[in-house]
Amino acid sequence: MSTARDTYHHGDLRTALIDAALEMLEAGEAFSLRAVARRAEVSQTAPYRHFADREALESALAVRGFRDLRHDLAPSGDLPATEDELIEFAVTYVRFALRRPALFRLMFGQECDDSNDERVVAAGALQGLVADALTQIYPDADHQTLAQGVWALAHGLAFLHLDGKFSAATDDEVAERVRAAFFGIRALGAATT
Amino acid sequence: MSTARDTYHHGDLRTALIDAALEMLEAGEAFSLRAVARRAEVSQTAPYRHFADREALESALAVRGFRDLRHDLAPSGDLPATEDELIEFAVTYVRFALRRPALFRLMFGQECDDSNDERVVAAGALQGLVADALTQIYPDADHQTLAQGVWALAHGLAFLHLDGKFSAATDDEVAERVRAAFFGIRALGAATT
DNA sequence: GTCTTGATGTTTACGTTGCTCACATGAGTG
DNA sequence: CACTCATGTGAGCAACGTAAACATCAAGAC
Repeated sequence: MSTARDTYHHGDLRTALIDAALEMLEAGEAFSLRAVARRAEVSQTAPYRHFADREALESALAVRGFRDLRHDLAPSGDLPATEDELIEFAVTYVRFALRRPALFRLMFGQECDDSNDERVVAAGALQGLVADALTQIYPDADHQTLAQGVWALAHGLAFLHLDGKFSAATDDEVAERVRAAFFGIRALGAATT
Repeated sequence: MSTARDTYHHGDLRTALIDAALEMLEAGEAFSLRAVARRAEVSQTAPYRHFADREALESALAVRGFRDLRHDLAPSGDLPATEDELIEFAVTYVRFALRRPALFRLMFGQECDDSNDERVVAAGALQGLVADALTQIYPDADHQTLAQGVWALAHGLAFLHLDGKFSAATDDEVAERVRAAFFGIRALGAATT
């Protein structure tokens, strides 16, 4: 495939830049606007026609990340219907973080510009997904609160795994740890009731 | 207080640099090695006598952060003894993140160099603290797993609050949300038993 | 068809950054 | 006193984010 271009204008530089940045990110390279431009074979200032600044590009990447994560979590739009499936939901969440660490960090590990509508919407969609799932599973519970708790637990597990605070392990071991954390906290309730 | 210096040598530049960097961080300014040096009123290359590179300074800041957090959590070394106190533990954790967001992000939001012993030790001490607390409260449970779960929940709540995923609110509202998340997940267990 | 215009890409340039290397200083040790 | 080594300085390099002025070209107006 030739990414070279024979016309003065690129055609779809915006997505080309996002793709390039994403590739670099996933390859573990530190990504810079200039490097992204180089990879897309345009001048170093061309990106500024499509992104106000570095942060705008990062937001675009984050939006992609939120969509990808959402797709991972609910491939065909169907939500978890049982508690077990909910836990697998969380496992998928953590796996996403470990499979695409740089992207995950970019999505969450930075101060985000709340002014970016697309980004806020994409992030909100995620939370909505969890809330919807919980509505299905626990129709009586306070979904909002529960959704936050479940999301937070998954999120924390993801980050702590990412940071290597838990001894990094195989995919299966990670999944097991997520399940154990869930059941552990749940068991607290069972024990004290 | 005069930060100026009348001798060629500084005296304790290392801590002066850490202090300067921390001040800038907490003030919300983007911090650079050069700016830190400027603030400490030394040449821009002086920091390299004390820190191999930028990451080394950041690790030193992180270590400070871990210690401060630990001090917040267990001021006089005493651990939470009841479940309620454990939850206040988590509240304190989240509050720390919100009170010192830049530092918290630096501690967790970046790829860390595991080679930095001091940093690894300081982070490990935190996990140990949680594990010890749980040993006291739930002598029969699997502390390791539970500690991970509790820490992850607190950590996730902290980060999601930081990222504004939950509508930012007053200190008290934050505390209430943390409690609610805890009880919510715990109630899951009570309900299904 | 030609003209104009606005979106998109290029060139050049400025200030900042992380970092290296050669050199200066001076406190502590023999 | 002289030495030395940890610590501070200065100049300099390559890369970065970003701005301003200019080039190209597709699309609509005449």
